[in-house]
Amino acid sequence: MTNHNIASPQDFLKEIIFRKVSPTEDEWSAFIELWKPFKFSRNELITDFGAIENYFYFVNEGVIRGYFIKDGEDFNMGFSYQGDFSGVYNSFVSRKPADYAMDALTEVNGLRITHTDLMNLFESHKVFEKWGRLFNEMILVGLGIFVQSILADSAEERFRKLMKRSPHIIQFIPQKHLASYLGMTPETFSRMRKKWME
Amino acid sequence: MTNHNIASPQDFLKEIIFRKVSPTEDEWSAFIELWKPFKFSRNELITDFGAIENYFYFVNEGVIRGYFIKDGEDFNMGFSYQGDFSGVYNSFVSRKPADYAMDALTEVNGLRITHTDLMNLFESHKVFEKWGRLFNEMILVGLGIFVQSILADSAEERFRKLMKRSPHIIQFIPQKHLASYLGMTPETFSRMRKKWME
DNA sequence: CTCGAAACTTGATACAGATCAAGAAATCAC
DNA sequence: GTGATTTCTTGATCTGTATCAAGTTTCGAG
Repeated sequence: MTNHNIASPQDFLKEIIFRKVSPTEDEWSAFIELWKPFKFSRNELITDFGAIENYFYFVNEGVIRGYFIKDGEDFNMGFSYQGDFSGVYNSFVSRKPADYAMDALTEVNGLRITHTDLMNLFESHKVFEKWGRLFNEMILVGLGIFVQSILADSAEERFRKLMKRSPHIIQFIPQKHLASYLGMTPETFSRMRKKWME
Repeated sequence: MTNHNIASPQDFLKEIIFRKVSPTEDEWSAFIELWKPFKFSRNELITDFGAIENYFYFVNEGVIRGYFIKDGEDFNMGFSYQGDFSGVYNSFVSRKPADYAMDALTEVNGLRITHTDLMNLFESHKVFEKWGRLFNEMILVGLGIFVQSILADSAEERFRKLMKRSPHIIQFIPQKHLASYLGMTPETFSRMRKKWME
């Protein structure tokens, strides 16, 4: 696993933001001072169902899981790793109670900003408003691919695509969570894994 | 069906945009002059697979279908009606070849703007950049609900939710398309419809 | 380190929804 | 309007994946 904590979380965030937009030094200062460090321990609940998400997260180290529960069963929406943004984003933007929750799969740390601060930043600096739009577009493109796969691919195809895209993921995310993410049971996942490794 | 063509498409678009942001009259003029009328006839292909989507559409009248094809089978991603925006949006924003296509389910007309013009508008007017961000957020929230339903709901639940949300939809969208949108076969859709109406 | 809990594997069985088929109804192009 | 084409319905059968069950391995808290 790449070790990003040689640089500070702030520098890491800067690198990620500058991939999309180019704020001036002053703009950057105004931006970065509003992001505060956070830390959660393994299995800790970060945002619960029904809460209104007040933070937008940047993951420096660790893994966050987004999920919802239906009839007692977990459904994973996705995972956030080093260098990803995270949060119960639809609640964050709509200011409505969260219909999914978020917890820490490992110890996780990074930076986060409140909704108020981010909105103020958007109002006062066009460059960040633009970044917000571009970020949303990136998420939309990813979700679109996910939807196509869920609609059209068999369980086996979804499994194979995941293995091709991120073969290492199986090392640090429990299989039951990956199974849920792919829309299959842990048993089915296990059987496919066996078949795959032969 | 509500008859929106009493007002001009331009006024209709204005109403929709002003729900989210409040441009000045000058800003509005700069905006609206870049939107050009379009018209497609029933069953006409609007954007094909592999093309780079060059337009962002506003539907004044009619219905547009977004879909992709896998192993010869159609999968509908969604429909755009009066007052909706449309287009192969992930291709439009990413400038990569479209992985889904769009056609007209009925005669359809409205306004559209080119990618270049919209990007220039975003650059020159913060208010529209903001609108772009808010629009993306709205789409994200909707996609999130769709994903949750596909992952966790049975075919019957998805059917019932659609009937509750838009009971009239069955009047003007062929059942095979609705079936595909819900991720089931037309046969299954037909059986559920029968059960539902009893 | 260790032991108890959680995660994973593997086999047997069940079932929702797909597929196949063929007739009935609706709709569109002319 | 009307015939051809497409869509819809209904029944019979099939199948991928879920469910249930029971043993095995892994992991992490203390």
